[in-house]
Amino acid sequence: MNIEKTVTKIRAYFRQNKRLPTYQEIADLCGFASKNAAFKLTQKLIDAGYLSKDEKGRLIPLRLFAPLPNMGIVKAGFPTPAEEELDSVMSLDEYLVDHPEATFMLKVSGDSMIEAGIQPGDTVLIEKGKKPKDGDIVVACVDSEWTMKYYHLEQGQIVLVPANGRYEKIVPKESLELAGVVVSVVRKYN
Amino acid sequence: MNIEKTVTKIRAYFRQNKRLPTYQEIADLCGFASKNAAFKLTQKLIDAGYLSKDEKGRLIPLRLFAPLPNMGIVKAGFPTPAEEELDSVMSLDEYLVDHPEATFMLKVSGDSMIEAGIQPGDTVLIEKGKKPKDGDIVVACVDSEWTMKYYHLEQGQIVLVPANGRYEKIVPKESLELAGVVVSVVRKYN
DNA sequence: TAGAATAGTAAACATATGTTCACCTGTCAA
DNA sequence: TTGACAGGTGAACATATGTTTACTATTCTA
Repeated sequence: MNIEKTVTKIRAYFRQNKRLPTYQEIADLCGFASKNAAFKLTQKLIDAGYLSKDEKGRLIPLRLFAPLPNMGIVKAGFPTPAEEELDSVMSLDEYLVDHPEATFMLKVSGDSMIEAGIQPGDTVLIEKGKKPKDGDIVVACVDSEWTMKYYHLEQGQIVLVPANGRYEKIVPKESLELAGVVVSVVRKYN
Repeated sequence: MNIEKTVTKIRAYFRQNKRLPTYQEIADLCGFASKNAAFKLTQKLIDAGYLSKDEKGRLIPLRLFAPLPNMGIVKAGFPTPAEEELDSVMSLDEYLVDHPEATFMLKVSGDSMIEAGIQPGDTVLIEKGKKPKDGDIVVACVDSEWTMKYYHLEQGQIVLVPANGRYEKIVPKESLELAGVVVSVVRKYN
């Protein structure tokens, strides 16, 4: 049983069960009759940097078991698609969300931020409680209506500016309640 | 020890160690002297739908232990941010990537797709080997140069159309090698 | 105030787990 | 041909795990 095939199988198991298999289960996965075969094979995976162990011997997933693998090819220009699997691998969850406990999703309706590259149907990730900087995109309730706009300061006055020429900027008269700051945008094509 | 606090602690443990804690560890986490206290408490979490068990008694994470929690508030319009933690919870990895083994990331440079809401600095997720439909965004090597464009068919002829009025559409003369189809776009603000 | 539910302790047990040791191939290079 | 070696089997062992049962203290409720 070669290493790459084993990694593929263990990775599939990890995706499906959301935990790494035991040695017994690795043996089953690879068709071994003995746990020890799995044990030795696993040692190689550790040496190769795919896995690690905690102090009690339990396996912990490393780079190749991040939720999204094969994402190595990231270049400034464009890829040479021949080269597969460079080393940088990451999870989109970890990449896009710094404070998961304070972040929620929102599906965008309306085109008020279209010139900022946020289209209707996109999903924005909003971090609650974050203090907006000038130029951030925020979701705010101004005069009891929710909108997503640029957050700007003009002479100390908060101004909410849309990224769409057909809309007017908003200067909150009475109240301004901030739902949070947009920290990332994701869009899925189907 | 109330349920929400326990969930928070177990969730934190899960994030950090990439596996669920054992009953002993849950007891430690909550300051219990007995595993059984953790056992009973866990039973409540299962009843409440936070967790589940496999056939051998091992805990398996459910909705609230998805990589990105608190993402319930998804509405067509805008949120009532008072309500926290609705039930729909999901992982961005699972949401954005259908075939992780065939998907890789690419950081976008250039503004040829800006009118499609894809900006320089955005990251696109590309699925290799996927057959493009008319109107899909593809990454292709045409006449030995890599570009990202709309994929269109005009009278059976493949045409690559940019989403930027300042660029011309491309009709591949000699070769057209497809790196893959853009299945999603993510953007992170910092 | 009495009684029941709640929340935690303590001990016990069968089983599964990580790990080690001894052994058995077949392959490949010297 | 020989010897090292990779790759696998099988058994053994200490420990950790999930689970059950019995018991205690506290809180809530009728």
